[in-house]
Amino acid sequence: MKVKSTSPTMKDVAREAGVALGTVSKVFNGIPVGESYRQRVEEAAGRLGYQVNQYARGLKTNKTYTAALILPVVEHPYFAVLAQQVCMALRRRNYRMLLYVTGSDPEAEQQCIRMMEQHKVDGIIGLTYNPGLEVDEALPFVSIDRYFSPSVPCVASDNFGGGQLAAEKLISLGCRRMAFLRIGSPQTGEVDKRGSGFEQACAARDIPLETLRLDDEEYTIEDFRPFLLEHFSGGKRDFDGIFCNTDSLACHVRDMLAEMGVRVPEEVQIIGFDGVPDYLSGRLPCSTIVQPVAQLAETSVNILLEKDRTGLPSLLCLPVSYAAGGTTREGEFSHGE
Amino acid sequence: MKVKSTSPTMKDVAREAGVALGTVSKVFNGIPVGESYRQRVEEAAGRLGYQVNQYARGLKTNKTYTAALILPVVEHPYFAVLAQQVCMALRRRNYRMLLYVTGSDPEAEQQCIRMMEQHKVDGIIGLTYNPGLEVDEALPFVSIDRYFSPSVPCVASDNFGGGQLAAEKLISLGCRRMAFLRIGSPQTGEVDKRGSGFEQACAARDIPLETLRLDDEEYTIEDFRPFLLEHFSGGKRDFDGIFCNTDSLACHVRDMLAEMGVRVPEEVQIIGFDGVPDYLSGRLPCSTIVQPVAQLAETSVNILLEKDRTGLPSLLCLPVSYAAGGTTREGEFSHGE
DNA sequence: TTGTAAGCGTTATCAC
DNA sequence: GTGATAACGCTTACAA
Repeated sequence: MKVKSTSPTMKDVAREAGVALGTVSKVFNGIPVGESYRQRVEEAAGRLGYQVNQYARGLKTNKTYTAALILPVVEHPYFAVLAQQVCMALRRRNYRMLLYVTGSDPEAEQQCIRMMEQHKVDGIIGLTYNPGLEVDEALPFVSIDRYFSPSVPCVASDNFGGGQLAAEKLISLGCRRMAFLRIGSPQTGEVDKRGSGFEQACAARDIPLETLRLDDEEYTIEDFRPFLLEHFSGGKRDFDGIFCNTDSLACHVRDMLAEMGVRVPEEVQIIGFDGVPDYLSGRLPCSTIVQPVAQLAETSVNILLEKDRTGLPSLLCLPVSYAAGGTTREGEFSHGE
Repeated sequence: MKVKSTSPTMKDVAREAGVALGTVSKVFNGIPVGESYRQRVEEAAGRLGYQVNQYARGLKTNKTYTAALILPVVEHPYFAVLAQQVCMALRRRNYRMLLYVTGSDPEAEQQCIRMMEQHKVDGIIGLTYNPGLEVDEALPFVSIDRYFSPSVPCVASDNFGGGQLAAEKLISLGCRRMAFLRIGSPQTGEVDKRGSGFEQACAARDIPLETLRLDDEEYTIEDFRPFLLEHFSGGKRDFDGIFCNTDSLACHVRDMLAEMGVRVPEEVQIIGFDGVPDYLSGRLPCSTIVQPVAQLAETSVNILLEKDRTGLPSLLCLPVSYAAGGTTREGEFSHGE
């Protein structure tokens, strides 16, 4: 005779309460049932320490109340806060979050998706780089920062607007000779619009602009050094305003310039993109266009969980804002020129 | 007549392949089966795009290949890298990770556990603060940084040793008047041993030591300011070595001292604890005792997934190391005194 | 209203 | 080696 070491089931509760199995189920699903029955069931359940087996329930209902979040990495502050916000947004809707970290590996991304399909998650929020990602049409998917096709909703920051905003800011801070620096995935995504917006705004104001775009598969941040040397060595100051496509790049550029004896923000002002404050100090790493991460998360979750999946937007851009963080000359313009 | 919009099942594959249901199951479980059968099954599965329903499988096998990670927050760099490392360690073992962020709320923590139990995760790794946390004895649980009882394994950094190491470092760097600053949960946990280790080492070397411990429920980092003012105002330099229980605190102390005109590391050297480099710059925020986060994660996962749960350690401490990060005077000792 | 029974997609135990 | 068949814990018609 085996001792039943497994947790109590509805059957146990039914026996303990002296009612039918179906009645127990009804109690736990809020389906009306005689008050005396309800009492007995609840008491029995309490006595046994019964908890619904969501796993079994899911098998029947085809709902697991679980969503997956696929991220290239979670150590990066932007992704860390994104993960946390998504987690919280999901929990508000009574969902659990399965987190996957792919290292931007297209193979891993696809594998992930397969696993999620097998685990019957109710939906996937993905920040992925695999251009040919295959995902079951029936499984709700929302993409962050990468547009796939009209049928898969993409939510992103207003990257284009952010680029424009950066240009306007730099211009209003007195910059007249611009550079745009970009490093990132060779895969072109929503985030590339940052550069487009910046270019557009510079062109509109007749501001000269030089641009350098590097793929992070071939190059590292160090590879910007020759460019900077070319334009800043020997007292040269070819640019007085630089827009970088991420805060990370902005910080490194600032440091490289400092090494070369260029003073930031006195001689050159720099704006980055992301706007996630350093968690330890609470300070922004640099002047920046800040992404509305919480809204990004909330919106993604809303779209993911939307029941009516017919009229979903194919691209939804959320407004960004500007924040000074030490690499621009706020309030000192008058000293400047 | 309803169209079957749901994904294909084993039954479908069996029909398509013209074999029995059991045979299909065997193929997908690597149980020997006639070669011709295997072929037909695999072809049929491919044709139908069949994928195992892990959810149904779990119901039967009582294994979900899912583990939960419970964290107070994931925005903090230390937790972010911990989450990522756990995620990766889990994946190496073919497990998925359910992430929960509790905001250190004891209520939320307990709720989490309940949900995880209902979702039939195979185990939980928890970094929690609720002292009376209840978790099903049958569900593997490993605690990080908090000791519960001999029956629940706790993995942590060697906090005591780290405290000692900090003291030794500061002493060897010339410090002779120490302070220990600590802010954190009123709940005492493994991390409090950092202070004990530091105290022990100072006492052993007859180094005078002053201590200030603040609960983060009542106080903020700002509340260290009066203490610092008392000891550093008006040219006073009561301490020349400060150990802080986190890097975050160390950074803030450094900044507050700077505001007061105290030069770090020239006049005062500071060591923190955690050692997670800033992701954007790759630099350590300060000189620090670095926790072996990857090993912490790997070890936790190993213990969690250990089949033989009889001889598990009740506390497992992993070695820490020291790393200079700008708030100490490495290699300049000779100039110092 | 309450109880009964047929699945949900698997796995596992048997006879064949 | 293969193929019915009975679970796993739950939901949900449907019958009582």
